[in-house]
Amino acid sequence: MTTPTRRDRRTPEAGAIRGELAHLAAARLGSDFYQRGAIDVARDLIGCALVHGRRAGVIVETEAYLGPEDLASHARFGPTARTSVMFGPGGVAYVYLCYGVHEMFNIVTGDAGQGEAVLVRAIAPLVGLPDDAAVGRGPGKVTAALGIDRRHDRRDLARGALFVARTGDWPPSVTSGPRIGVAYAGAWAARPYRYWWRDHPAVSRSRATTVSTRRRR
DNA sequence: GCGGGGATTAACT
DNA sequence: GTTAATCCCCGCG
Repeated sequence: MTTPTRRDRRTPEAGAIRGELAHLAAARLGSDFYQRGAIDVARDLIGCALVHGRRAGVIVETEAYLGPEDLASHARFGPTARTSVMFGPGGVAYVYLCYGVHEMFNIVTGDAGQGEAVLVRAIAPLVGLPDDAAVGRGPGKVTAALGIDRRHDRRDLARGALFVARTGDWPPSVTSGPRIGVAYAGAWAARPYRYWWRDHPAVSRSRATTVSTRRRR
């Protein structure tokens, strides 16, 4: 997207976008929303808007990661230089680089010391994004579409340009199933901690039973 | 320091 | 179905 000129700001489209962004800013979620268990937060985030600056998408897919006992979670090693943010209070971003290529956006949840977080796996375009479900389909696509990267790690979602807001949208049905790409986690891989807006075209994978196809070595 | 591997994606065969 | 890309985390010595 190019920077709007002064003339563009006066078009009806630009006015509608500004109005939508103002509405989202007024509906920003506060810290209380995040200071609950990751499972509840992951489910309730479906249908909310993830906003960064002038771009926003409706969250349609998430995954909950529990504390150190969860063998699929980065918290499984306890607090480290990278993951200490997960052990702080809920409501801040945890952003890390995956496979040396993709930025992953997570929201820390719960109280300090718990180590829980929620990964945002897919968004549907809402403001400032091409009207194409593929732009936010997958966790690496979410951050690329919204311009989120590791500079946003540890950012407080209760203030600033990066936040989550309630919307008028409500998913007709939220479904759960096993998390994606965590086959290394043994029995924890089978737990139904992935949540998605059922039948939504922006969800990264549609089948409830899909598990990683990564080959064993 | 070293070595193994990963909460992915796109482009192959 | 398979594989490369690409960086840095983490455990261990």
